[in-house]
Amino acid sequence: MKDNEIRTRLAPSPTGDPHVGTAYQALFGYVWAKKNNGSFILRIEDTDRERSSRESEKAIIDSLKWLGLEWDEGPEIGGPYGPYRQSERLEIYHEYINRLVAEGNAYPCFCSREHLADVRKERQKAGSSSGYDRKCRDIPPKEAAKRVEAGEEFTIRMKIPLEGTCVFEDLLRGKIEKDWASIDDQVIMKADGFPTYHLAVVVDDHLMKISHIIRGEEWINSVPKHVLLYEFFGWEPPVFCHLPLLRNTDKSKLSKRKNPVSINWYRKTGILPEALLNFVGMMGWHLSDDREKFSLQEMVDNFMLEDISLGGPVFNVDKLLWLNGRYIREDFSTDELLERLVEWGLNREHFRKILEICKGRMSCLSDWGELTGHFFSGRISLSKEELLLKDMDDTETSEILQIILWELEKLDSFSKENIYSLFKGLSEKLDIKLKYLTQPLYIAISGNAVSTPLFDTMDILGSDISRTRIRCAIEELGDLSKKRLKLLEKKYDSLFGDS
RNA sequence: GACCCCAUCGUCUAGCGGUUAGGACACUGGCCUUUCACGCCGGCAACACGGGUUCGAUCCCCGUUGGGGUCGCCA
Repeated sequence: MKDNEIRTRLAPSPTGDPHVGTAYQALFGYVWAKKNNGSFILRIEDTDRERSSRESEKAIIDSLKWLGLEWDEGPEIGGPYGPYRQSERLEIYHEYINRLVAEGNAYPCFCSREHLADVRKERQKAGSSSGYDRKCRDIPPKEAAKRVEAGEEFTIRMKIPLEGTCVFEDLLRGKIEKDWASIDDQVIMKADGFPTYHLAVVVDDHLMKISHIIRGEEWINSVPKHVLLYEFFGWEPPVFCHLPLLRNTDKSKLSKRKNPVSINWYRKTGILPEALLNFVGMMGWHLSDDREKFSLQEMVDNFMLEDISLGGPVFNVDKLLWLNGRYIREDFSTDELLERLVEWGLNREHFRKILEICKGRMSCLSDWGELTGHFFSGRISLSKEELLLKDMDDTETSEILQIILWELEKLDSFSKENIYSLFKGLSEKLDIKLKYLTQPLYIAISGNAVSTPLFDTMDILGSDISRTRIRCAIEELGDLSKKRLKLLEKKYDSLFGDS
């Protein structure tokens, strides 16, 4: 490998559904690497033991493959700088953490979470932008070592300079300055021995010879910490390039509460991977002529990182649909499209699952059409009247649906059984008979009060489509006001606890 | 609240000191057509504001405003 090879990476943390923001960063990283005959690396950042899961990792890998973004090095396929899963690199991190401590650039912190929470609250109230009082920073190393030896629980924090300014360069924005005083002594190793993002990302990006860090804007504020680590280690930092954040219609950071954000949702509603890639590619970037439809290869050929525009683009599903339609109309013969359609949902396995729950409701084969329409459509038409819960008005129904939505979001596996017990629990807590509680759901999910069994249907449709349909139903009933939503959230938290 | 980032039609964007400020989505008028859709032709619609710099500012600088992000033993 050449020393000046362009190497980019995608570093998702496997803590949920594959996100379109991940696809966005993946695309730009991929395209930049390929444009320069470089390498694109996939690294799994699973240092959060609580939330990371192999299922999520699989889902992310699967959706990236579906999109057609191939990586040169990564878990499974390996590469010269592996392993490519951070949970398998613990010894490496410890080596570097020890070095930082030995050289006086990091120190053990014995503060309890409670103490930290209190301090943070106090300082925040006092208008400070940092939240830690550096209580353990000046414990003599010998004493600290003793306490560690004695088995006291500790984390490791890095020593941020007390004064001065950190200046660094962002490829798109130029010089960015930030006072060290506004930055906390960041924890770099947690009590469970796992590194935090900040340490792991710096060590890995260096060891994996990453030349350009292409990631979301939400990381800008932590660059100084990273820059400092590079300095501590005596390493040359890579080029930083922070992409603008994809937005909801209200301009806030794209979130699943307000928008479908799962790549799988787009896949299941029948968006073609080339269209999704193309669409995401025009968020902040464009071909030099007016063409809006372009292939991955065309993007690779013409891409320049510095051409990215910085306004946070709104992810506009309408335009995506238009683009997708162009692909369908312009790029496929009827036979080719049939291929895609079968692959998407007209295959035997899928049909069979549906037939299983329809069989009992069929008196002739042609009932199939009416009975299963909701499995093959994106948006379904709803009638507001039918949507209402027994003895409730639209706002009340809306609130119940919202609670259901929040509960569904917490579900880690969207299976029939889980959905059933979720509703059973809700029915008890809300004191609404299960059959009344589920009734509006039949309308929301299948568009009809007479339909396939709810929990099976949701299971087959999957979490993304199901949740979107419920969200649509809430919309149909008239969105809840901000005030009501807040009140409801409070009530919900007290009723169901947070998390 | 503190800090950081950003700012052209409702939305995605072109523009990089002199333009009737261009294209696309959405909306809309018409044509095509057995309907619808597609397609084609047209319309509506933007430089956030205030100061500089300049012969001249959408463009450069400063401020204001607005929006967003970050302030975790999450990434």
